Amino acid sequence: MVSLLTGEEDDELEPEQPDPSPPPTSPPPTSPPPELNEPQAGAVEHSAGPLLVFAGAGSGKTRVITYRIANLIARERVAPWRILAVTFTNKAAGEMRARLERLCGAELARALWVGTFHATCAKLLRIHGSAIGVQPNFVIYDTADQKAVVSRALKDLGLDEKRYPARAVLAHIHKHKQEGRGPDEAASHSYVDDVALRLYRTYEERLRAANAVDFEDLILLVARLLSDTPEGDKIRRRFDYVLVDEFQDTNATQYRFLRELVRGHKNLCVVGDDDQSIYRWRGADVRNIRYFRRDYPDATVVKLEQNYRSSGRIVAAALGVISRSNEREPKELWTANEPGEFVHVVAARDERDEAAFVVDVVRRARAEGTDLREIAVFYRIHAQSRVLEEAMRAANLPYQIIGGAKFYERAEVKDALAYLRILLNPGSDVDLLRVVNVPPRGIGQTTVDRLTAWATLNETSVFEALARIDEIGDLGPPAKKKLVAFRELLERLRAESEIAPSEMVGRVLSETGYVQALKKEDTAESDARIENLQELASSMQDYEAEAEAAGEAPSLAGFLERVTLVSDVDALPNPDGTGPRDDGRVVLMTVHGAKGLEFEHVLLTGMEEQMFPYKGVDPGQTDELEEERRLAYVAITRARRHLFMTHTQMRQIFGTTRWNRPSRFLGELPNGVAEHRKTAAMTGEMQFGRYVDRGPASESRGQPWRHPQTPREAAPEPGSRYVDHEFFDDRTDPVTDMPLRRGARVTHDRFGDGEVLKAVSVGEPAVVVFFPGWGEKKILARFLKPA
DNA sequence: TCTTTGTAATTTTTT
DNA sequence: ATTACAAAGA
Repeated sequence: MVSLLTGEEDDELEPEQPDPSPPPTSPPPTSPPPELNEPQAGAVEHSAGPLLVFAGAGSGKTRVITYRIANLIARERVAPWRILAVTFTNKAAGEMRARLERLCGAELARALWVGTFHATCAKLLRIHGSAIGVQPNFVIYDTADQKAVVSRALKDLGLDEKRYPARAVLAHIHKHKQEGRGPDEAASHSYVDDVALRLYRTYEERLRAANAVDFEDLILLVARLLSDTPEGDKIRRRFDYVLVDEFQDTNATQYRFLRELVRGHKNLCVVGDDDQSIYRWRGADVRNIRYFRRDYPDATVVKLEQNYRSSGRIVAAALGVISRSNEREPKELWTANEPGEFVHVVAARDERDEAAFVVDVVRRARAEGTDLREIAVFYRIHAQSRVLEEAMRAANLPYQIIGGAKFYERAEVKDALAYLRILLNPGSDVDLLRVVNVPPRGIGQTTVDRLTAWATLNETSVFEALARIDEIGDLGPPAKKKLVAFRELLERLRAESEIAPSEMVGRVLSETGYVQALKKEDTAESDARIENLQELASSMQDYEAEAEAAGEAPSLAGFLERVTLVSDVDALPNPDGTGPRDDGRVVLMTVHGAKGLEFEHVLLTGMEEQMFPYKGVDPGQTDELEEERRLAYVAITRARRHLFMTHTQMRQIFGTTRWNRPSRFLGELPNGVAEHRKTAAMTGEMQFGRYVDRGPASESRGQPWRHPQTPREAAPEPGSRYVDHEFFDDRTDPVTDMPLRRGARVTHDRFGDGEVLKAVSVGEPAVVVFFPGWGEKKILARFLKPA
């Protein structure tokens, strides 16, 4: 491939391709593959030009993408290395590649570009970044690193960290970057804006100076390369076809990157589902789907509406929740699957009771022979996981928690990585400052402050300042001596940095005295830290083995990149059984973590107002409620056959007890879909086991359940968008257990006798009471007595 | 320089 | 309830 502009050869990195003559081997399916339905086949066989695929939950999205790629190779004769498939998670990328291997053979699949936005752009940026001043060995700063940069900028600009919290500043900066605005393009309407922009500018300068990029930069810088530099054409010429998964989760910058990338041929296929857009708070913009239609008015639009994953009742439950959403792309999800069993809605007394119920369900399922990895427990926020975890452990059930504190964010691991990154890129101040006194080597805050002040003043890196230490006036001889020793340590390590990455970790940890310091500490915690470091070393060996298997040379840079761009959802096995194998373990995770996964059994916990939808959703914040609703939709549609939704009467969270009513989403389940039960603790009956089956459960509203192929009928009538919570009054409302039903006569010390009108939720049981002569009053239940 | 004490904050987080 | 981070004391 010869660059049209410069006549140069494209340097790099097209992996061992055979010449672009017809691709070898041809396993891809023959004309409309029999196992595809009509819209699926349409999407698969679409050849050139923009394509928009609405893929409902469980509608065979991955299958469509992979078949489409196979089709492009086999029938359209597109060279595999000229196809780019972009996902959001490594796991999705891995799954896609695995499927493609089976479909097209390992050799062809290997040549494809399949990766996350970030990994793909990191790769492109390493190759082409020098055109905008990013050197190939750049490091990727994670959130903590970014925060450190902001903190230092605050200090240097003499700003009050209380008034401008680093976290908030960073959020501000990210918002700009996600929307593609540089510090000079962002508008300012106030002094505070000015300050924020000055910080943004400084932040950018610091990152560039350190040859570092943040997550946003990976995309943004490549987008700029594409639109503003001649190098952009080189990147563009790499790809003939671009496919994007989970398009509803792209942000403005990511969309810009895509648009620029396909500017010539417009062979852009985006697949998404506006109903599953759950990352708005992170900059994702569902409107990109609309923009896509605007930007590519001739785009072919395909809707995949048949759900193959879930039972009829589960699909109906999901529809009941999502159909109340505003601003949806019109579509009708349906299934031909069996109606299946009822969705179980279970009222528990408190979170421990709820956890006990979860354990009970897991035990039963296991007794029936269910593989534990087919069972998932979801919650809205991580804070809910602890009780569940304790219950699982007490019951001796193997489980795995996804998310939460991450391995690579542990202090000792970050320290080790910081050393490694300095070796690669000594200009990275954040890393250097992190470890300058770790383990303690007598370099105090004052010394560090003077050192960085000098570096800032002379517009150089801290590492450079160390090299020119004699020029620094205000450092005393003892301080200088210690700093020189540190510099020599780094130089010694750098001199050895040619050895294998995995050996490098050990070398760093011993020569810096890091492990020694931990051993000396000799506490349970320090032991755990040492173990974590050993795990780091072994993950490095894993990386080397994988890289070699993939035909790449393992490098420190490659490992560090992977560390920053990898999360632990990636470690889950795929629905089709590929991916990492694990002994059967129940998976515990947040609903966000569940997207893209599916399980035979799903337990959705904490279905209470304030918990899910999370927090006080004030009427003004309909956007947030909308997102919670989509989140609930995602959660429900993860289940194939068995879905439990639990809620509690009271729950301890963040140290306080809260009484919450059942989630409005429970009230939105269509008739005939769910059955409502209470745990034994709730009914007060002593039974063996907690999940008490007391004959025919109360089906909600008793009407016969309709076949899911007529989803329109399951949708609510206009005008009844939100089901009133009084639906639960005689069932599971916490207030019900007290003599405070609607209509009950009560007495109050000051207002006298009155009548209960309705229950309200204020953190503890409360009701609205009508007192003759006083009117309606909101009263805490504890201030009332039966009249 | 290290330890203690106090304070505030604690959604969600594919990268 | 827990924890992380910052400021003040030993």
